[in-house]
Amino acid sequence: MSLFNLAYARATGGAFVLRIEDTDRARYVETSEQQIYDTLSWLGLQWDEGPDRGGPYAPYRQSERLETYRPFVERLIEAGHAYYCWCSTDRLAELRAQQQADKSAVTGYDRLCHGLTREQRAALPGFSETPVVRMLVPEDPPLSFTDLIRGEVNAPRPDDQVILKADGFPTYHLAVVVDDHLMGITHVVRGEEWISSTPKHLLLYRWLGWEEPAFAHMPLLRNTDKSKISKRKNPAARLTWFVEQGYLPEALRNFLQLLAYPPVHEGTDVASFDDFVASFEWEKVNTTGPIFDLTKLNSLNGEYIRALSATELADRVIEYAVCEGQWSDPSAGQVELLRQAIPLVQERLVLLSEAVPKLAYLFTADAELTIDPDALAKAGPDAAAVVAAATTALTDLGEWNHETIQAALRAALVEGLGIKPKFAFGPVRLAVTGSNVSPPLFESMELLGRESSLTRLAALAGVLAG
RNA sequence: GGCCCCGUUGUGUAGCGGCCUAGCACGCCGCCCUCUCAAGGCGGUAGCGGGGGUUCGAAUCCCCUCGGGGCUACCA
Repeated sequence: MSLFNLAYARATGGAFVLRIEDTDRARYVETSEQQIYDTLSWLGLQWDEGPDRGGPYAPYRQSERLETYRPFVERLIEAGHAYYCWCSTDRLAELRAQQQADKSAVTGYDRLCHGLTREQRAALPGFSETPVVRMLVPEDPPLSFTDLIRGEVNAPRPDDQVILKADGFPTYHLAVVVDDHLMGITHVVRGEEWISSTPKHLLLYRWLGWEEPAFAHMPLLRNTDKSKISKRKNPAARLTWFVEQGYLPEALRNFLQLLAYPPVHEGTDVASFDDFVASFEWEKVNTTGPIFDLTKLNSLNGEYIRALSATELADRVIEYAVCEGQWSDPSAGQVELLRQAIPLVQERLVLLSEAVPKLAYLFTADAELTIDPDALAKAGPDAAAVVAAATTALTDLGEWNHETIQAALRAALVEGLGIKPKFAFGPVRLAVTGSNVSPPLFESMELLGRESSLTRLAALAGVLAG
């Protein structure tokens, strides 16, 4: 949502305003505001105005704007567009249960309190001391509006919606209309679930005599079973999950964009934020709720990783590995080794989290290197001979780099022993990396050095002999 | 239950009455390249929810139906 909001703001030179809508003290969670800042920042979506940055219409937290809403409530009551309601929550619950049991087509508040004074109402059952304020929805409220994404949209007729709660807080409906007007909001970008509430907002704009903003209702993300995205069914609904997994923010941003917008360029799904902004049109935004499927994100993440410079990738990997507790207190030497080894894995990564494990053999002491038992079992009958020949060839080798290593091993194994390249280097790989699948072998040996490489070959020779 | 929104391959989409024997991306399968794994190259698999219309012609327009989703709170 924010992504599209920001894209439009950038495309038209507008401002992206972050407002905290914390009018429900029952659901208030202290840490969630910080979480919003963190995830938005991580994604690179910088807001122009907000509680932490300030702006011309501060404060940006609705809980700090209670005084702002009150006069408008008074105004609506005086104009006869709103009224006090003393019905207890118990009575309302009963009413709802009754309507449901009757399978009644009419739902919503029955206007018991409308037109009554406090005294008159107190005489009736289901009375509550502190009243709320409700909208008096007319017979013919505006039920359709033009949506930037969907065109003409119809919405259900609202019931007498509460706009001011018993605790003095406004509901979302009142707060959003008042704030949007006062803050000069021109475009309201929100989820599809708000379509049915829009008539309430339209009514408030009309009553208050304000010009209504443009609305854009985005499709809702869905779980694999097509239900509305939830944290329980989909860990990815929590944005920090992506950080933990080792996704790149730019890849996630690209992916999110793709979920609700066609590819910007022909033949590829990759598009920068700037390209997105340049092509932005509301009519192109999708109306169907996409299923949140990670396969495309994984491929995008790989593409973005490959597009990074080796230096940049190394920085990201190190930051990830240290922050996520994958790599505790690396020495300067280890960091340097990792930087040199990054090119070996760059095109093999889908996630940042894979780098350190893939290169673990470079950071393991020779004596601690474990040989994968499955790989060892498949080593084949020539393994001992290969290791012996490789050892001889490398012991006498002059300059030690991946090219000379490769040349020497080819001469000794492929030509010397007559083994096909495909199989010749297997035992060497097993000795050096402990596995039959690894980053490039010769480059690894170069980084490891002659001594370590020979020690590992000797160790495998021992295993094979024993 | 009522009201509203939506419906193209496994997933994300293009398509706006003939250019569609439905294109692209990812996935999947196969081949090539290759020191393994990747990356890269080449090829393949699979879709207009269903039924009626309108029309010379429909994925595209209309109706019905089915399916999915949302709302129906002193939650947002």
